[in-house]
Amino acid sequence: MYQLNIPVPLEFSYDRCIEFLLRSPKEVLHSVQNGKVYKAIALGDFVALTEVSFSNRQIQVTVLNADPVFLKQPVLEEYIRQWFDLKTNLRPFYAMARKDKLLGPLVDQFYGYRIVGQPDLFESLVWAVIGQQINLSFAYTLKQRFVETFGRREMAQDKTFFLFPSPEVVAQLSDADLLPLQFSKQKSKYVVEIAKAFVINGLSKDSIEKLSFDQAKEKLMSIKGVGNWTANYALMKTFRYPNAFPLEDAGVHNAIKNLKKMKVKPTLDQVRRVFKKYKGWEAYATLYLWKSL
DNA sequence: CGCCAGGTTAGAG
DNA sequence: CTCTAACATGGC
Repeated sequence: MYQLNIPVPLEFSYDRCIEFLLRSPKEVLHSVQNGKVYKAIALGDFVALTEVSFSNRQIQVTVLNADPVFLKQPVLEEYIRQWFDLKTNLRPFYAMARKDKLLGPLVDQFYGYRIVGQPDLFESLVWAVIGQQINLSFAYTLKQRFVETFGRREMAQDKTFFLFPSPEVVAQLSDADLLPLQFSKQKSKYVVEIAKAFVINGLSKDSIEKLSFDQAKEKLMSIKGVGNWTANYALMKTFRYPNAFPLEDAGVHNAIKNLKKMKVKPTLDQVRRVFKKYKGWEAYATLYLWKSL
């Protein structure tokens, strides 16, 4: 059994990240038991079935099914760092946020909470599209059906692990496959469109990673179904840009409305005005506003 | 029952 | 560039 220890920065709260991972009982891409996270992670051809825990300021990763010959340790380590966003130095953000009326109380209360991301770009885009314009609970229902129907299933230690469906599989799907899962025609079309962008047009995380922020956003938005909100969601959760900002996000709007005790939701211009103070840290400002809900 | 949900698109002004 | 209707269905 293969093990890996990854030290974390001072500004990191494992418990806050676990809270996030526990947010829906319908989550199928990981499970949490006794503070340990179980997740299948694709490393090229090898699927690592992992158990993630935390002690002595280190994230401990145990690969339950490892044949060390096949395990790509640096790739796994990089995945975990990206997943928990360990590379971002939060000190400048906290210094700014503490002085802010809206964020101040939030960063104190949830200190160390980081953006738990989605290192897989395809998953990130599809999940964002699934979540478009529906409530989160229903979004999880759709994701569960989608993953259980088209994703790969693995077993280890009596636990079931699911892998997110691959672009190759999804590119072959049609309305006949997705409408019965209660995807709208629009969602069905968008999801297949995204898969085709990977399979046919050669879209990849690596190719986007080489671009600038603006170029990356433009490239993502050239896919039908990926608008400003979805592109920024991926830039935040997959590419780790601290300045990614899903301006149209209903959650952000409601958080501002609640914290400022407004009677109605702010206009986009009012949201822009609030976020002007958070320049460079929009993604983390968004995270903490979400957390306030 | 009505309103809203972690939006996007196409079309009009 | 901004505004709007249409999309479509569950959650509360």
